[in-house]
Amino acid sequence: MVSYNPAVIEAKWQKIWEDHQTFKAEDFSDKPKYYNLVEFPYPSGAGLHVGHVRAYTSLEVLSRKRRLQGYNVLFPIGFDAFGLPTENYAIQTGEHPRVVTDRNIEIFSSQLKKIGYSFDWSRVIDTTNPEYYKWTQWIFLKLFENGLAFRDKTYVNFCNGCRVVLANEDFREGKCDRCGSEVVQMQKDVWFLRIREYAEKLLDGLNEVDYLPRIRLEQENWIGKSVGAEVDFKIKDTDDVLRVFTTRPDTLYGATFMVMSPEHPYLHKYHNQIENIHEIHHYQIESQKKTEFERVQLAKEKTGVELKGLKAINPVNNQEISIWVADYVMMGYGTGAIMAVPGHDTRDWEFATKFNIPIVEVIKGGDITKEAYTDTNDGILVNSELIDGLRVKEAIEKITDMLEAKGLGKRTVNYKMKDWAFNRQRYWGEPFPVVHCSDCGIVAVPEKDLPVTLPVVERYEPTDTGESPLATIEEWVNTTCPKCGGKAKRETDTMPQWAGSSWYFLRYIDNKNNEAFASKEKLNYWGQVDWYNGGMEHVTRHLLYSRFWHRFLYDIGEVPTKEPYAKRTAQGLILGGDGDKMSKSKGNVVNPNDIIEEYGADTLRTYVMFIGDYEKPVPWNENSVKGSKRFLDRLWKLQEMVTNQKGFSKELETTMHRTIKKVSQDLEEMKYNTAVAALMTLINEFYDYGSVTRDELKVFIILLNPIAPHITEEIWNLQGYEGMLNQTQWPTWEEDKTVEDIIEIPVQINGKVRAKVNVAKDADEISVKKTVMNDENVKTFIENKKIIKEIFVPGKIYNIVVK
RNA sequence: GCGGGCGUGGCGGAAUUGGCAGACGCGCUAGACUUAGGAUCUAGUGUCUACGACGUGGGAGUUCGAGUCUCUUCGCCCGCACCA
Repeated sequence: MVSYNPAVIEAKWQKIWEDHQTFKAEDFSDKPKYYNLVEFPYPSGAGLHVGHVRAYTSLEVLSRKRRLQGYNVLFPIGFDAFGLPTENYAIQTGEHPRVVTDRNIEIFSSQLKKIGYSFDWSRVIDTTNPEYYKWTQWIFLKLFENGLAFRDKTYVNFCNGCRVVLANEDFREGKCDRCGSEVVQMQKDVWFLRIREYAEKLLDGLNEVDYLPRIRLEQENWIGKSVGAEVDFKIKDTDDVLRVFTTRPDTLYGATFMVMSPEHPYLHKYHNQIENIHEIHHYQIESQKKTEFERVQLAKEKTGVELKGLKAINPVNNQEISIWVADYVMMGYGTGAIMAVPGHDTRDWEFATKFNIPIVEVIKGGDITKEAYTDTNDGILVNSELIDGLRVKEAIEKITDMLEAKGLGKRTVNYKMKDWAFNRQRYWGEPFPVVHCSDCGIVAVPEKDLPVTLPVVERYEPTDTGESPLATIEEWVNTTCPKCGGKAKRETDTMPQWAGSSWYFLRYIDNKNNEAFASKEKLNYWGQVDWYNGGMEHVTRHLLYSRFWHRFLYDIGEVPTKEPYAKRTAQGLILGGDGDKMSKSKGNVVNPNDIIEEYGADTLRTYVMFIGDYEKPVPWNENSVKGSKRFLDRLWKLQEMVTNQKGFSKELETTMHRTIKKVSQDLEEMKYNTAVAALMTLINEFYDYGSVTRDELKVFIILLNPIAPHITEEIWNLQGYEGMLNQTQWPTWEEDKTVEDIIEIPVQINGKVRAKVNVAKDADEISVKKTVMNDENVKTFIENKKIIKEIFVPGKIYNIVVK
């Protein structure tokens, strides 16, 4: 027999699949549909990583299994190709990002094909292709038309040395990664998307999808909903009120001062009344200078300044209280001001202690002279007049009713999630389909003029004014207003990397459509993504952003379902052999190409599935790769042991049924490691038994096919089974054949296994007891002792307690 | 600080969900075949003071029975982070 040569048979079958378009997903087939989605890669210059292999092989296995189960499977791939690494590379080399991207996509595609993935390559997409980003722009226009895109000021990271805007990933601890200069916050007018308006819908939607619990939780935490009330505090000697948000209106009687964030507009509005306005200005400047890093790192020590000349009135007891400015209050959350309750909030307590502000106890139970008492779920209110003696929950309701009745406040919901800053001052991204007209303002480019394509530029560096390099191309920037025909300028910012990936799964459904991002018919047929797998690093923002866009498209009638993904899972990281994260600088990166070259793609796939718990991080182990290769070698040699006996041999029947069941179920639960282990156990049994029947081998290679498709298809062919393996059917098991007729059960005496007895699998307690009591070991252990209790768990154990 | 997760042999990990701890693989030991072995095959491999006892980070508890449940403690990982 020829020996197992992965290089030859893998190339052979990959060509056959490609020539036959074996894995092409059919629109509108009679079979039930199944849409498996994996996160499309960013085609970096480094090429494919074993992490990609772990991420993709999982749904690859399930896609192949689904096809054998009779489904019409859509399993597509594409490239998320806009982004900084390519642009930075272009800046360094002068090579156009288009050229770099095309080359990288070429490399990635050939690597993915070498692994033998059953992607439908006819549906491949590239987010940087104008035919693709035409529709990214189109969706933006819809958001804009519906009032969900707006301009506002924000701070961008500006490097004083390079004179460019940096992404968050490009600097650390306030210093530019490239030149080491100080990075400052520069104010700029940019685009935002109103994702906050969708906060409630995005939370609700989580109820109708099947996400891993930790993924769902991260979504909920990111949205950060909190229910409370807005309360107005009168500012003494003015007609104004200072509005605050609180989740604990019940503690209102304990509010002994107020704090505004340094960015609060009242500081400017009342600069004439604030006696120490210079001191305040100084504080504002100081806190603005603090980078985000410092604001967090130096958070231990509270700072702040009292506003002299301004006082607030506590609305429930008319007490005059001081107002402070401090940077522990953020402008971006709530109203940018708080009522401070030092008795029951740790931060307020620290602040009050430092500045000698009165601390009042309003909830019984703690010792507020030592620390804030915050564990107040079941607390009883004190020092609170009308709500004294109530429990926290009741007090919140009563006082809020009261505030609402008097017009002093109202119930409110707040979200941590901020609106989505939707901009980059970079070249390699989607241009915004809008122009700025001096007469008409911001005007949308008409749909018929889409896409607004990226012009060719000479240099890719952002300009030293913080604008994208597009700003320097006069003939592109200067245009006419679609509304009035007058002079106008194009928007020169580009969209962030998240844009193209926020809807890509819809384009796979109909990737060549020029009339729509996808046709209604095809959207209705393919519907929701059934199963989406990817990295934990994308389960907050990417997942949330794409859910937002999709929900918006649903609301305007463009897609058939509210939620884009019915199910979402995530794989664990593959670490280097040293247990550290793989990185170029550590030199512990494993290139899948090397593994394929030495052992073959089937070994790579088998090992990556066998490596460990799919959801957990796991170190790469080259030696273990050999174990997977050995397993496939043993499968190959199994061909010399095939007999012509029909069906399963008597001795292996139970194991066969059990293995079919185990593999079928484990793959669905992403327990790939135990599925492979079950197949290894089975092959060991074949060897122990000394032969394998044609039917046993057939079942075995079908079960292994999704994981190792080349070798199994080859053996299928060599052994002369009918047709192609990928056209056959997934095997089924019979439940009552998964258990032997006679089973061995342990006998415990006082908690220790003292004997094992063979009984019929469905034997009742009386007959089992008889067998147990006749056992010699049991007899010696219960001799001269009194039996206190006997427990029998059918099929599991017989337990005797003696004294 | 808050939220979540995890701790099992030399290593990666199993354990029908409260019922024989360590499946499967790696590594290791011994042997066979061999000019050779980083190939293959066979046997062994949790620990110890070994016919027995101990053993799932430590300590307690519930139970006939605990890796699994409860409490407590230690350690590690991930996410968010002055969120009012």
